[in-house]
Amino acid sequence: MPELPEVETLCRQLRQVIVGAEITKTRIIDAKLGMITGIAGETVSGIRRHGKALAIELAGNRSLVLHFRMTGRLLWQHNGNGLLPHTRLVVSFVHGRVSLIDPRRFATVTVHKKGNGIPLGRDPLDDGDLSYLEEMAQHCTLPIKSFLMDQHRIAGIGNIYACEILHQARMDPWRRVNTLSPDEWKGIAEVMQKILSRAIACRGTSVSDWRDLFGKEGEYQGHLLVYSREGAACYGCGEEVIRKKLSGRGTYYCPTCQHGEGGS
DNA sequence: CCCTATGTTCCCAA
DNA sequence: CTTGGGAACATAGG
Repeated sequence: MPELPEVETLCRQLRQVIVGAEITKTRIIDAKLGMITGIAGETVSGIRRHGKALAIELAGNRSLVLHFRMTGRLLWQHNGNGLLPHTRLVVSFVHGRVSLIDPRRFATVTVHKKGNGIPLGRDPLDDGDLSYLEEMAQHCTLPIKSFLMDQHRIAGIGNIYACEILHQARMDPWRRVNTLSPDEWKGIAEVMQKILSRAIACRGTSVSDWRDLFGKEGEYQGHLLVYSREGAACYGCGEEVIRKKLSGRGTYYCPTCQHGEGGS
């Protein structure tokens, strides 16, 4: 479920609530997550995000790294009553608790030593210069959509935002990345930063069951131009928005506005 | 029963 | 080695 804007939303909200607080207890409800030991008594020193991964950093040299996959989310509760359905993990503090809720049980939690990160591509919000994308693409023949969603190249873009970025950049999702001009890369980079930052300002996209840390829906679903709009009229040209599979993922686009020699 | 789902990983083929 | 396709993971909803 969560892509970069949704994870960034959780990151910012967790900072308001648990940084500086001591973890009193951790409770694994789904054994599939594995054991988490020696965390109780630690103080949260910071919250960081890279791509779609969220790290709760501890005052020692360790961090709890969460990956939400398809349906994982976090919920902050002041009171510690019963568990909501699909709760897989609870991290308790004196003043409240954070629950990992995940119907499909694909989410992962791992304890990392400092400096032992998961190898990922650069995060598109780390700096303003995305020229590395064009360089990486020179000897690559992947379709642009697969390229943008490859977490080892750029970390954080998933299916919703890939569709939206390519639509606003007027780019055919099947276009091979080694055929893009410098101007086209410039357009992609600008649109990517614009869409991701606006989606963060909207606290993410609640097209299905995404909620922020406090249970509220995001608002970016009101700004989607193609995702989930199969059969509807393109806002740009009035033609029909199409959905086709690309690498197994539903790909929404306007064939009229998004041209190229990709053969969509 | 069918299909779909905001993600990642693994296996296999070309 | 690269890439692409499909299945798998587990569950809910249309």
